Amino acid sequence: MYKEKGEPAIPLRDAYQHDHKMYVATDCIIFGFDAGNLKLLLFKRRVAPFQGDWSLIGSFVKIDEDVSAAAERVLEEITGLRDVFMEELKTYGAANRDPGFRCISIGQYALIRLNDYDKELVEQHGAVWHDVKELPSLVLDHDQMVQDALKKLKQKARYQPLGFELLPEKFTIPQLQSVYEAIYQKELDSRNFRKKVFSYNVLVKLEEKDKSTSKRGAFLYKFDHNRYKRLTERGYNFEI
Amino acid sequence: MYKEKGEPAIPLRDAYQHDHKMYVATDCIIFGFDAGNLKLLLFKRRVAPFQGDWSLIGSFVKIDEDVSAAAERVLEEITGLRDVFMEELKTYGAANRDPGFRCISIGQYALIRLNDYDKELVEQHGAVWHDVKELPSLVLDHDQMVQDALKKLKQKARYQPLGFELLPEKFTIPQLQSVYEAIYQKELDSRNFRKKVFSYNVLVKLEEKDKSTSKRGAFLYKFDHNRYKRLTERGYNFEI
DNA sequence: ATAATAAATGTATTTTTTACATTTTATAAA
DNA sequence: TTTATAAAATGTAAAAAATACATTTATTAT
Repeated sequence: MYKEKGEPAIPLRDAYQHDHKMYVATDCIIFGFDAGNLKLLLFKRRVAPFQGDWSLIGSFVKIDEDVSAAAERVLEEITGLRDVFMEELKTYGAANRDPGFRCISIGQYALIRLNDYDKELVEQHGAVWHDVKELPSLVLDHDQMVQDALKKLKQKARYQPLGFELLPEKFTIPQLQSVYEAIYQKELDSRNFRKKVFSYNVLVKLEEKDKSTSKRGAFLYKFDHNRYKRLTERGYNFEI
Repeated sequence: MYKEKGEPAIPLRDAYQHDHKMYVATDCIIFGFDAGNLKLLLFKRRVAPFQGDWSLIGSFVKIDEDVSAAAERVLEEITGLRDVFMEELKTYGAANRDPGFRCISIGQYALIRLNDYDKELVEQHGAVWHDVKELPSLVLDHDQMVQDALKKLKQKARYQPLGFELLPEKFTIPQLQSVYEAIYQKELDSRNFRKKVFSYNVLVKLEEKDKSTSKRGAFLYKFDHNRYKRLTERGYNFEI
């Protein structure tokens, strides 16, 4: 990257034509939530190598494509969804991680609402939702990616309102609690949970009730993004 | 990444020879601490393009080299140091981030002890320590990398004992407080600070004193990595 | 009318965080 | 030897946050 003192400067491009180019891929760790459980969208590979094995959904990054755009493209191709929560997890850069050829992968995790996605599209691509507690083993280092993503989700959910990304726009407090219980893998006290979520004043109570799980029904709420924004701007931090 | 249902599987390698290969670089955001201030090691480029401009220190990742190994190599070449704290920051993957050719970079931030490094080596490479409050502007997206690294350091230092990585093995409590004040950019109350750091029982008090900053002198302490390990294993989390 | 069931709610206790001022120790100067 | 100096070291009370815990309410089906 540098030349010894005194040597004349040479164009960087010439200095580095030692064929260091490699493939750059992105793999998406796509989470959903259903019936009290975190779900992961997996893909049964239809191409060799590893044909028939379970894998995350990914793609090479095109030569003129932003890495983040590649991830968004993959997600849209499979689920039909745009503008969902997606964030970089980590780079998987071991020289020998892919036996075929040198390829690094940038893992990105996404949180989607299980009622929104395009079911036909998902099926067409051989993708299947799996409960995160009962995952098959995956190709390459994808198991590691999933473990890392679960850990990150657990950490990050504490300080950022990620739980809402996994629920429909309208949701009940018991549903919300259930999401956090799935993420933290831990039961929460409903009285303390309510106290906490309400304390930030970022939920809007609706008139409607969801009666699918009880005779009494539970009130529906919406997450108010503006109030949340104001909260963080005032230096407060949401913590759940 | 997939084939339509029913089409025969074809080897992935053939499917993807559309020249998607690109350069992968790694850039190191190297922090140090001196006289109450966070410092950043910058490098005056001796090669075109951007000759003479300030830059982070980086390198291409070699075709048979782990990404993390590339970062360690760069750090050692410039500072002579191995086994220092270094962690991935984030991938910089915009298609047009480098005007010369397609190149993504994986930013990695390192924390080093300012008395340990090899001063001659650093000087040889045209690297200079800068106060983070008075940084020149940097090439490409390196300014963004530094801002991101500072933010991450601030967040991460709360829950992981990173402050110690910036101090010599033996340090005083006022020094430690000063490190955290630099990271958080905020003054801390010395009584509450002591109470907190001592509460975790991860510091070992030595007999020696450091008399460089006062007549009375301040006792030196060591960070006890074993005790810290036990603490985290018991599920407690260090928070400062 | 009654039984059944999940939803909704409040309080007391403990723990953690914050705010705040004085004493101690060693050295250098008088 | 006394005294002045200056950073290091220390404790306590008040406020805020987290935890533990049990009963009542609303609705539907019988």
